[in-house]
Amino acid sequence: MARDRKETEQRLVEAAGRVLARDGFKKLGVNAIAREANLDKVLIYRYFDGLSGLIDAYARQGDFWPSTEELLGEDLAEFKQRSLSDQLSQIVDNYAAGIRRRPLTLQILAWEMVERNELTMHLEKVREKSGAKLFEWVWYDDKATADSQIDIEALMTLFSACTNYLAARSTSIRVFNGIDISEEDGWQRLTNMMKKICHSLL
Amino acid sequence: MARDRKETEQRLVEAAGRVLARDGFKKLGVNAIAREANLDKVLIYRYFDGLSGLIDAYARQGDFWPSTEELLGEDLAEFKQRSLSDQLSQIVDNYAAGIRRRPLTLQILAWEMVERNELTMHLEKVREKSGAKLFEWVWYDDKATADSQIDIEALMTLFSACTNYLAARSTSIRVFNGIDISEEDGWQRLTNMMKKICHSLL
DNA sequence: TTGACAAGTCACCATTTGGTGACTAATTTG
DNA sequence: CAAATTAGTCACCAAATGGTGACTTGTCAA
Repeated sequence: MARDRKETEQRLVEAAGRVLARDGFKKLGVNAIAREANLDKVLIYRYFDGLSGLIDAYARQGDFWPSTEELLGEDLAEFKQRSLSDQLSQIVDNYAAGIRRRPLTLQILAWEMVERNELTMHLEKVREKSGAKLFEWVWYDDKATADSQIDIEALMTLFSACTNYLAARSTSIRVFNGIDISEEDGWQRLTNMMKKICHSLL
Repeated sequence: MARDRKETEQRLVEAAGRVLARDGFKKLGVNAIAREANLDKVLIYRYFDGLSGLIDAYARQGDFWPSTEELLGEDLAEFKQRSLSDQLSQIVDNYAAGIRRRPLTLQILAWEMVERNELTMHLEKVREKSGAKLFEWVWYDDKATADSQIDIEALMTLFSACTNYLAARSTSIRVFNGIDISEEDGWQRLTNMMKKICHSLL
């Protein structure tokens, strides 16, 4: 192999991602990453000043969260035309699909339950920004929101908490509370319920 | 100290509980427990055949989940008189309060996200039984349930998933999605929202 | 009181972890 | 071409982990 620092760094970062996705964060250590990358762990210290630095570099280049377009759909102008409950319904659907298709995000969501580190803090920030952006697109524009006595923030917290939890848990169990969260139908029941709530409440 | 197997076993079990509550499951190992109990770790192997056995013994004697009375209230006869939405509202309130006041349960809920073991499997079973019992008390008796096109199972899954997630997360972060889950008011907003949903849906 | 068994102590093992210093070999720069 | 810099290898360290064998000491029954 050629001696190329950039490439080596990249290989380490990618190896970290693979270990995380495959074995979960419990096994994510310098030894495991170096082994996975077929490189010496000393390079992790030299190039990234340790595991934290590597994880930090990884966080910067990963795609861990559904983008605004992913949540709202391509046609933003059209989205704005819809009713509030339709908007929220769409977000609910896309959000669940968006995080479920990201195995690494599910790992990090589980990780968050246990400790804070570069990756989980990165995800926290991304999530915060994403939330704020959504806020701009949706409820600020809708006059009905202010009037309706509905605590939209609480509602969306309810939905996202439930989705995060069940999506993360679905990596290790199939059934929760009688619902098969490993299959599409189970999720259909859940997202349908959320959409029903949106329409019944707003 | 007197030589008393029963007492020693008890001391080990309690030490395990203290380590779990204080340091979380990441630090729950034979060494840490023995240290905490001021006993030799070999006793864990002799009396419990290892960590799994100890944890199993611990699971058997712990109070990890709100009882039916805790969820439905003292007066079961009176409970049955209420409307379905009132019943669910009450359960929602008591459930959140019930798990939030159990620090060990919050640790186990976090643990569940990461791996299955005696404790998490025990909790799974307890939860399952509790769910079935509730089911008997509530919806089976209510004729409206069958008629209403509402997927009650999905609704309760939504609520419990959200509650589990935020309660467990509140051990390490204060604010989620703009809501202060470390304080009573934040939880008020959430449970109010859930109750509002119950009443609007049923 | 003496013997047997159980309770508890202690020293040790292999393995894994994060982390470092010293080396060799390749590449760039003058 | 030579010197200096940098990439990568290797051998090691201390600490902590789970786990075991052999020992001593207390307790209880015959």
